[in-house]
Amino acid sequence: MTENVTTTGAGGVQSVERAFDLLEVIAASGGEAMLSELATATGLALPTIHRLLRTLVATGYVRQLANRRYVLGPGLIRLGEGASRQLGALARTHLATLVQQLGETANMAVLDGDRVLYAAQVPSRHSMRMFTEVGRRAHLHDTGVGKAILAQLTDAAVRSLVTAAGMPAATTMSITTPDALLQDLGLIRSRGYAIDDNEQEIGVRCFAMSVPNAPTPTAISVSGPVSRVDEAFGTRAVPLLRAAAEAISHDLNRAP
Amino acid sequence: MTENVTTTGAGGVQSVERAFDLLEVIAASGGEAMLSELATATGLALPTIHRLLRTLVATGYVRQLANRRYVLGPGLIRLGEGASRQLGALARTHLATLVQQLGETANMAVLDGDRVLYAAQVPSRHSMRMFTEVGRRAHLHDTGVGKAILAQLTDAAVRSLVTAAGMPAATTMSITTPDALLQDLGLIRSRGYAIDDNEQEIGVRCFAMSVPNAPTPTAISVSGPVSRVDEAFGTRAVPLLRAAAEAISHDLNRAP
DNA sequence: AATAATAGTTCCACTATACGGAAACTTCGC
DNA sequence: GCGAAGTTTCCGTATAGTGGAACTATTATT
Repeated sequence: MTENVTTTGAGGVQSVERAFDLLEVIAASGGEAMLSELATATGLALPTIHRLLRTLVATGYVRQLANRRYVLGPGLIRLGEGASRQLGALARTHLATLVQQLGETANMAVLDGDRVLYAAQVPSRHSMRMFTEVGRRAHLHDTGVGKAILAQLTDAAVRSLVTAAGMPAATTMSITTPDALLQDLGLIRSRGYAIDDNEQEIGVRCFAMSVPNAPTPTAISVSGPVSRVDEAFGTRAVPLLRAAAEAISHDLNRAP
Repeated sequence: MTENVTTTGAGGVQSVERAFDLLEVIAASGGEAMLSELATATGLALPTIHRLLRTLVATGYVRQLANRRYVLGPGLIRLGEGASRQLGALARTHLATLVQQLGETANMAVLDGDRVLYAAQVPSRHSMRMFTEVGRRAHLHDTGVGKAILAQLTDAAVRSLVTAAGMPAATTMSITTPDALLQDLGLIRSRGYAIDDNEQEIGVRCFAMSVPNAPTPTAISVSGPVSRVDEAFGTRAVPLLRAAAEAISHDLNRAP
């Protein structure tokens, strides 16, 4: 058998790769980009970009403004929601196991710009329900999942994200400065999990852990009232969280 | 010269169109599809589909399960969120004008499968806040924006959507049967706007109107407590809603 | 207001690129 | 374990996409 020496493409369809590159560049440019910007960013010839964008505009995945600027189109919303639902479905079984084992609500969230987006949740049986809902966004600095995700990034990236999003104090326990946050992230990195201790909402505590090797930075958590979610709970929860995170990671990366 | 039988549209990049067709088919199949299903749905040859999907898998927009089944990948979440944010940014100025004119919270939502997805919101100054948040999904049959969107569709499409989603009664005022819903939609079509009168939440009333010529079915609304949002409010609100909907429509199809 | 400069779009010949028939391979049902 | 259905690789072919050059629209400059 000959070894596959093909470099980047490896049998990939060139125009499709390029079309998605363009979408990613537009998304990275704050959702709006000019043709020439795209040319310098991708290194492609202008007519090539123009033709690809024309196709995307015709299919509704890109809109063109009167400025001639290009922005991400509404067609992507549908696909994104579908993908989000899909990711949630994958995680749900594992989250349900956590709920069964621990009796508290389990969540999964992904990094979405400078926020976390809740992609899946399995509520506990307890009548004290969480307000978090799938599709909702929250701050990175005051949530367990947010801090677990940030702990995977470099300090520079963390500073950039939290300055973009701001660090409002949801409660008196919230971390409100980048330096204090980075210190907590160091602790999170060393012990392998994050704690949100009344930081997002008084009376709620949360243990969170990142999902390794996820295509998009992802984390899971279990949360509940401080009366039930205490130190002893954490001792039980952390190994189970780790197992769930690894199971989700495994499912995400299942190879053919 | 062979006759050009393909009506793919002028100047579109074939492989890109096909790649997105595949994504749409996967999304329509509940987010999970087999290669052969995609072949019958699109009419493409198996190796062609396989090559396109391989590209999408390599770039993270599609995942392949151990089943060999293909599902929408997490890469689409980022793009979808970007597109959603973009749409929201466009609408926000117009919604802010509505809030300034009427003093109540203004929303914009798009059709997302069998639900509405809130894409933008400008809250009112009143301390009585709405629970709706950007990114949240709601039912079609019991929200003003949902009914405004449904009123644009055919009766058959409406029945299909509400049977897919179900019609749970959020309040005692909620519409719970397709026939009653279609009757209300007839009223909405004739007068040009929708009213949610305590249907989603007791004490909340809402005036909503569809955004014409939107690439994805879209509607805007103003909502608030019944004490303030009464008949007199509606008289003032409807022309302003219409102006805002037309302004958004104009922006969507032309300028920034 | 006129002109220059820059950005965007159309055209077209070339060939690299993606296509799909056929065959090898893998998984699933029995 | 065998047959069938589904999936992936291979490879010759021609179609479909590419990008240089020319042209048009838009914005900046004088």
